[in-house]
Amino acid sequence: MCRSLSGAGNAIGKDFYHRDPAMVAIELLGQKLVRVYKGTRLSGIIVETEAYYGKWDPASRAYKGLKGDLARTLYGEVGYALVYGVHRQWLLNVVAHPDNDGGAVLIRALEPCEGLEVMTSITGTSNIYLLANGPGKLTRALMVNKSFHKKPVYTTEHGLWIEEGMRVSPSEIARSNRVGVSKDLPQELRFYINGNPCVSKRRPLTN
DNA sequence: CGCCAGATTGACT
DNA sequence: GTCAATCTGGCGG
Repeated sequence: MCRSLSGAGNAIGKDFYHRDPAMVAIELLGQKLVRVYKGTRLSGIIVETEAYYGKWDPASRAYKGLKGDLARTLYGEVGYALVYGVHRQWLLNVVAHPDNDGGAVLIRALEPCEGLEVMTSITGTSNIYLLANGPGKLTRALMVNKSFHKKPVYTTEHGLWIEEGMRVSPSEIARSNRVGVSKDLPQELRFYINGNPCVSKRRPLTN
């Protein structure tokens, strides 16, 4: 489960995020999110993502205008972390879009990989299936907070990055509508690894 | 500066 | 299924 491909240890380059967010969301599945916390590698395989677009997406923070830091960040540098607080949780996104639009990919769930003991002590849960199976839960498990906002994840220098993880074949990828969004688009923009036990369980009505 | 909706979670009826 | 907890950004006053 925690097998790494050759080339692991290096962050995925910036150009990876310079594309349609939905495409980035799909290809992020199977990659590894790494956080160095007090000298220890905490990591997990990304098993669930969602794509958000720019001002034409009613669920986007950039909907109707680019006022505010979040909206501007969505249209800013790709490969930057976008950390957003909701309901007392931190949500981790990575800015991803082509040249002429804004967008980001929300990391919704991880399969814990390295640093299980530390993550267990942080969260109080030793059940790896419950450790990071939700957008607010993974940020807690990896100690990700607002301090990572607008920090690039294509270098290892800030202690949070995404590197090559494991291969996921297209047949393992399933999709649905986004979760928890009041105004969704007709298209299905949530992607997950079908059958993986670490995919978030609760809200999704469509599966 | 106060108000409120929101990309959530976990505990309880 | 329902609900409260209690945080941040955006907006109106």
